[in-house]
Amino acid sequence: MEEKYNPIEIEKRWQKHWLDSAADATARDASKPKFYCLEMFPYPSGKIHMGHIRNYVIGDVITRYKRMRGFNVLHPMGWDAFGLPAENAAILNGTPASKWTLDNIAYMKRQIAKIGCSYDWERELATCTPQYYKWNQWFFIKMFERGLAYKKNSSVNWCAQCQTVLANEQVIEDKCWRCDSTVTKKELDQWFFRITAYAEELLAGCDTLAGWPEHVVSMQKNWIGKSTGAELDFPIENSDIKIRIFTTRPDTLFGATFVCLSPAHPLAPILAGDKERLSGIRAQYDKQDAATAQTTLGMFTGKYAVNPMNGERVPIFVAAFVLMEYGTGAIMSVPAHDSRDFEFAKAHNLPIIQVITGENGASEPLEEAYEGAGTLINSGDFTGLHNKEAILKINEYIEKNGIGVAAVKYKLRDWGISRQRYWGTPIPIIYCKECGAVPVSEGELPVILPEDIELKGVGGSPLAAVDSFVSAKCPRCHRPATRDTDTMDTFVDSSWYFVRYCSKMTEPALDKSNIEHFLPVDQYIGGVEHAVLHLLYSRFFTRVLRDLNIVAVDEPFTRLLTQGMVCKETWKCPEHGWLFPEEAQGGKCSLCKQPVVRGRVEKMSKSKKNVVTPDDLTERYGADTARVFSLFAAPPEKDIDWSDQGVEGSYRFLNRLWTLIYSNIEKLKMHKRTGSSGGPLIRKTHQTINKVTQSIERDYHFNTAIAALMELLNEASSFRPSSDEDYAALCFAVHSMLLLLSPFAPHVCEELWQAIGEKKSVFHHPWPEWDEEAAKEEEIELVIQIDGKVRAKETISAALSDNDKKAIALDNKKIVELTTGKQVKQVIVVRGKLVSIVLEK
RNA sequence: GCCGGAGUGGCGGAAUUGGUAGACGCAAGGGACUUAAAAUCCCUCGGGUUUCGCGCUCGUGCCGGUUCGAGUCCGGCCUUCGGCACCA
Repeated sequence: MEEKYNPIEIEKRWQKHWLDSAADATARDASKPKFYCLEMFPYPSGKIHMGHIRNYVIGDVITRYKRMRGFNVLHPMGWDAFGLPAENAAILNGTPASKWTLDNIAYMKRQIAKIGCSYDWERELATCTPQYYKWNQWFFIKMFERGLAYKKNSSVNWCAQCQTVLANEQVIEDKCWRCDSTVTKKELDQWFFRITAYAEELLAGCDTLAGWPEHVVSMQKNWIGKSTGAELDFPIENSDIKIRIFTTRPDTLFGATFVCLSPAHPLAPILAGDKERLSGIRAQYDKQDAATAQTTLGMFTGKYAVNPMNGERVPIFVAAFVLMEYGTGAIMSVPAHDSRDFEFAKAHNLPIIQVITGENGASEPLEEAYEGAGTLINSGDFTGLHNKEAILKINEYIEKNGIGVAAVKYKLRDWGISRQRYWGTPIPIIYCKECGAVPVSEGELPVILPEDIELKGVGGSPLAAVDSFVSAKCPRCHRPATRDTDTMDTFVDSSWYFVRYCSKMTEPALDKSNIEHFLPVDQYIGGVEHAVLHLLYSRFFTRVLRDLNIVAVDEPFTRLLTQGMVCKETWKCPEHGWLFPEEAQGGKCSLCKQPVVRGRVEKMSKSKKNVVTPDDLTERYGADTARVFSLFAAPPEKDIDWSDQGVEGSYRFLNRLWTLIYSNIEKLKMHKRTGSSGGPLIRKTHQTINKVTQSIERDYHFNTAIAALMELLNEASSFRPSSDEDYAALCFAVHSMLLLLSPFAPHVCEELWQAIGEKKSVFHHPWPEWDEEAAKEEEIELVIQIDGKVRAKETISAALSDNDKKAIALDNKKIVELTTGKQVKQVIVVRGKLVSIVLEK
């Protein structure tokens, strides 16, 4: 054994050994319970940063721990390899997107390998390979056949400069994130997945997600956004046409004093008198988003409708705040009980009739809309009812009289998946003049994405310019036809990759028995930024796959850990934008010498130039130190501001462990590890086994687990063994420590495990057990309180009864002093370690 | 605006059900070793007070409450970070 801890040498050696022996490949083992541990796979952007490291190290600790606990753990890794950056690199410097991506994957794989994560590389996948995306296309066709994939014209974010649709998150303050030109709305034919068909099930499923953080579940519910209410018809005066509205408040029907149509409502141009004004409003409506919303913009159409409840004549307005995409695109306005309607009514001088009154019962002219509960007034036969009850009664009434029906609406929209982009999965549809949109036949899959094309970055779907791709034969009538030239949203790729991992790359992609064996994912770990989109899409896909008889579960992820973001300060130059820290030294931009602005502390990202890679850290201290440090810094769910202040502490810890073992190596090799009884070090060891195990099991608070191991090392280091018994105790402590630390610092533990004479891998040894009895303290420090304040402490035997402890407390010199002349009202013993004396006041 | 989370030493953070607030680590200061430095080891380390011996006292964002006892429970605020945001 070397005297000095040399992490670089050790880590290189063990990483090679683990890889060569395929130590981390997962063979299905029916004799063990399975455990599927998954970290969200990365986009191969070029370099791994500390945010990735944190994610993967958490997953690796759980994996190694579960293996030692006897589980058959599946722990795969792969690449979310389609997406815009590859395409942009191709446009910018002509590197083919595939080469750029594969180079990045190779580089990042080396970086990941250096942190010693135990991945089963036999299952590595990259979503940009035809073997993988073939199945995206296959699922698309299955969904098309079932009406779950359909094409419709819809309004999308459009960048005229780049000639493409942008996702919502790619629109930054109304501008294109890439070229900074203003984004507009555009009607476009797009493919959609009918996720709304599963809205109710996805919502109900939220209640089964007990292993998810509550805030993520609530974000999902929020996103699905169910509201129950009623749809009603407001007949238009002197016409056969009716306006169908949706409301969640049928109890306020008697207060509806006008009706509003969305500017995009088909009836708007028919009813509106002033067409010019209408098209002005429509233009505003198309442009606006939440930030620029004009709440009172609207116009009177000149027409009236009839409130079906009371026969009152109500004016019909067009209002910019009414969205065509939600509900029926038309609303009844109850200004007394809806703040938006109230504002609109004030601006347009419309009547406000209060129909619900709160506790005070007064019905003075309202200063603002009253949106609370209360009793109905001015409501015909329903006057006097509580509004909760009135909702039911009025629903009953409208259904009986054919005025309307109870209805449920969701905020969730169908998932638009068409992208006018190159680097993605081609949509397997062929357009035939005779047969229309026809899916590619299954035998022809995959539709290969051509790789040898030149990208110019302008002009819509790049594939449209590739004649050899576009021209095809209609699968049905075999006449010349054309392919769909859009590609799929990359979220499709990540919606089922966890299914693919269940089988090795050499096995069939959707092997049913493998899938049934490994799904669901027992522990999923990733950033909270995916709380809605990726996780919702995956839950949707899982249900679709279930209905296709491919998977047997409803929910893909049993437990979810959303690890906190790793943040870092940013620097910005007024002229050159984001700067690397070294470009901002001395407070001046190194390019133009202007003063730089210290930006917000933000999540590490390549575009903000605030990324810290693990390379410096691992080269200097080794992967084990980097792992321990990143886990010790904070509990995993917390955001951290990156700083390597303190990394020395983790390094010192591993060095001290090394030194302890080095300086006792001969004795450690000789002694058997027994540790059921006797001595403070044995006791401390049992306590530590307990603490580390609990910290992992309870809530993955690895920081406290590591703290406990540091305590044990402190005690073991200051222990001065002299007898054989002492060495046996030390031996037990060291063995336990290495086992407990091995998931966190795998290389050094494996090395030291061999050094003390163990033949098998530390990871093949079962996780240590603690003995409740051996962990018990013989002596305790009894805390004595008077009226809740600590007044004395006394070291006593832990074995004494509560009554004895009371007696000792009351007999304590200081307590006697303080209680003399006072009446003791009550004496309480808490958990055997604290006596509280309550005095008469 | 609505829905979540968070607020504890100079810093990162501990404190499982209400029961010794500040574990563990970083930084800082002092000391030992060394020709010197690094590394290592030892000591101190929330504020105030003190006769420096214990002790007393204040202290977990702010105000109040419940309790023998509150970082933890309840009510009301403040700050901050996320998410959603014309959803009828």
